[in-house]
Amino acid sequence: MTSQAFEAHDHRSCIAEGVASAVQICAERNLQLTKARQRVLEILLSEHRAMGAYEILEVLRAEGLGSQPPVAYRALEFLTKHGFAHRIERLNAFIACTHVDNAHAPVFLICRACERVVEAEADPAQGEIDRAARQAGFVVERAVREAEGLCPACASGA
Amino acid sequence: MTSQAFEAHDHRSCIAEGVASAVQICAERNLQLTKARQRVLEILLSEHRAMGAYEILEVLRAEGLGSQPPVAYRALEFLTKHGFAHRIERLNAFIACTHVDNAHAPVFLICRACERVVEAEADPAQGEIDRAARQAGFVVERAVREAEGLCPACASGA
DNA sequence: GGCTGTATGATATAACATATCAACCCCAAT
DNA sequence: ATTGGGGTTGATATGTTATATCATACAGCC
Ligand SMILES: [Zn+2]
Ligand SMILES: [Zn+2]
Ligand SMILES: [Zn+2]
Ligand SMILES: [Zn+2]
Repeated sequence: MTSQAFEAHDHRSCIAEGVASAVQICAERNLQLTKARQRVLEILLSEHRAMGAYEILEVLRAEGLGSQPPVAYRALEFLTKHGFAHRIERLNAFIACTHVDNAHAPVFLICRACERVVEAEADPAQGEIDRAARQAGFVVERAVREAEGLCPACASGA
Repeated sequence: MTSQAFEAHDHRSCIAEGVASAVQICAERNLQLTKARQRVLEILLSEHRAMGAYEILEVLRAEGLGSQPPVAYRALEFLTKHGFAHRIERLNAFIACTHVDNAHAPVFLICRACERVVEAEADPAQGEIDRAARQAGFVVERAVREAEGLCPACASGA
């Protein structure tokens, strides 16, 4: 699972590994990966694209796992709180994390044409956000790093 | 108008200069800074904090400048499109630009305690977002750089 | 049994944003 | 002076995202 999901890859292993790693981490940390939570993670893992809470909710509803907004939002809160998913602020939507183990300073690259979203890793210490914060004496608790544009394939007209 | 609005300053000049500079630029570029547009800019300039469209709309409504959501959103679209205001994605809200003339790669520092928002300038070429994009062959059209945390005053318990 | 903490269910509402069509106004070309 | 286009505004409706609140279920513990 590299950061380059813009490229072709064995996507079934993305899902399998993502779920397996969440199962293991939850066991280690005594977190309850309940049915709905796991299913939402699978739904997110199924596409390299950000999904809205209501889009996820539709799937849950079809499967009898819940039909009201809080069902989706609660699962998403759990997943984002524990690092299994991220919120994409630009899209008001969510995506599965593809760097579950590592320390996290993700940069999201959002293709406006094919909607794919890739999570890359940044070194925050070398970043423009931390630099600006340091200079202002600002204590960063959370940073949003998102770029919208065209992925290599869409940019080249492929 | 430095980037350090976390510090005390003559705030009346923030408003006066912000409006004056917008008036001038609109004249130069043949943009129509209509009554509603200018008033929304003034409203945004009146606080170093991001305001939601509906919060702005309340003010417009009280002043008889319009009462329906599109009124606020249209003015905000004009202001953001031409660089007089920015959208803060993290907050789904808007703030007046404090660097109107310069080239723009703003970093926003959002204090979760006092709600103040400061716009700092980044050098995108030295940034983590551009670096990640270059590495992935991604063409950036728009970047979101926002940090949430505590401003110097709130961090020190002042 | 009763207590506690966590997770779910269920209802309602808040908050944010856009689509659409009609009306108006300015200005310029015929 | 009329006509037509572009940009702006008015007005209504609707779509989308998110949270508040209260009730219920269930498991682990004493
Ligand atoms: Zn994949
Ligand atoms: Zn991640
Ligand atoms: Zn000021
Ligand atoms: Zn503060």
